[in-house]
Amino acid sequence: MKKINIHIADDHKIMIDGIKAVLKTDSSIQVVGESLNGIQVIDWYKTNTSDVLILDINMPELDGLDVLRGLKGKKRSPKIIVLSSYDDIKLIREVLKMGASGFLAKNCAGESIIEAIKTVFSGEQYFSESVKKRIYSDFTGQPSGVDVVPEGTFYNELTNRETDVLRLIANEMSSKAIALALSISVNTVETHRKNLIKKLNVKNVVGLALYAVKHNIV
Amino acid sequence: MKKINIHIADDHKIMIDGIKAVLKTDSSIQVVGESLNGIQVIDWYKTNTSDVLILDINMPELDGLDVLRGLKGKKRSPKIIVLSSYDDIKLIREVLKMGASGFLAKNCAGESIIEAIKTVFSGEQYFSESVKKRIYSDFTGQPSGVDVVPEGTFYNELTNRETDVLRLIANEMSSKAIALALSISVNTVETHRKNLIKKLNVKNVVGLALYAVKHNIV
DNA sequence: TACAGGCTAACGGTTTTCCGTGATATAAAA
DNA sequence: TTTTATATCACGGAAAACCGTTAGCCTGTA
Repeated sequence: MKKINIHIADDHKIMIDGIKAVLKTDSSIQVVGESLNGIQVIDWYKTNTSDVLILDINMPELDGLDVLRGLKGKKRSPKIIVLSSYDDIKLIREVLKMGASGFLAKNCAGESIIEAIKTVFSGEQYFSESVKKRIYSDFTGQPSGVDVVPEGTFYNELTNRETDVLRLIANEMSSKAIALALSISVNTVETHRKNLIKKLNVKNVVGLALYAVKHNIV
Repeated sequence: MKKINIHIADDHKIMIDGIKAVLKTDSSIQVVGESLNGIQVIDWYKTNTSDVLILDINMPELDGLDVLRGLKGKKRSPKIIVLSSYDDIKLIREVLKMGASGFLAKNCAGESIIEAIKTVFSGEQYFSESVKKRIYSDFTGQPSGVDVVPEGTFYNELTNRETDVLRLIANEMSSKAIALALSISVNTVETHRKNLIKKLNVKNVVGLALYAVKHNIV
């Protein structure tokens, strides 16, 4: 029988090794690739492919959202299971919209990752327990489907790119360093920075950093 | 042969399961307990014991540092290996001072955790590669062995005035504004700022702001 | 198709931060 | 009493942040 091929992306090597060890217990699954940041993932899928991608959201360079964007629409693109420390409802909605098939909060059990892989491989969606609860309570709590948070205090207010830049700023990186990391011009980074300061109505980088902390963008 | 007993503490269940899976590959090690936050760890050690404790620093309720403090000096206390996303030199020094025997950055490989367990169990200290580098570069950076940061104990290292300045910085104020607020010279504020950056081992104001948030100075 | 939103980029100029280095005064501790 | 810690201030130069403004390109949608 053909095995299910997996690629794992997480910035913590020890996490990757842990997941690999868990997956080794199931003979129908094999890990064929791994990445420590978003750039590596995108690169890998240029010349390789897998059935399923386990994708951490918080990664340096390019994060999970960037990767989703990068892989979206590509032919022979893998089913994607998003891994995240935070099971924010807006984040969940966002990644599903961007083509993810599953969402695992990191507080889920190890075996559930095997379950998740098999489920999304078969074409269905998979959510870990706490994520399911979030979705249900969001559903019952806001029956109209109208956003309670009008101006998307988290994922709507800022564009994806702005969030990228903000995260790196909150990582103590200078504009120059950010430009290098994202492979864009310093001018562009500064533009994003200016827009962020204006949008979030803060005075300087410190305000940006505080916002980032408050909204778990760090 | 007697096996080495391990307790694992991490707020991410999936991380615990991953580590467990890795450790299962070595027959001389067995996991006898696990915790999802600091309170559970402390509770567990009231009625149980293990040879080694794998301790994540970032946990809700009580974090790793609190646990170290709580277990310190207890008889039959385990050897402790600290797991952390950040390999900050001050944090490393701090946890060692508080009785930890090893320090693993989460970017280390999975097998190194087995190596770490055996090493600390035998009574020696263990550090993952990136941590070793940090320690060496810190050492060579200050050749005399004299601390540039005198008794910077990570928590109470700031003087009153420095705390004042830090608070205002974290309030998005510029040096000029701070000077006005405190009725001192801009030069003085800048000196404090420099000392803060050096003391707290951060790169820039952003680092200062994050520190301020983390320690409720804001 | 036209329009809006998002990403990219540039330029010139001002302000602020960052860094090293050195110095003085005072009060507490060894 | 000598040492140490704290708080104060100064200068000069490099780097980075901040500000306003403009503009081309692409994509999704009305």
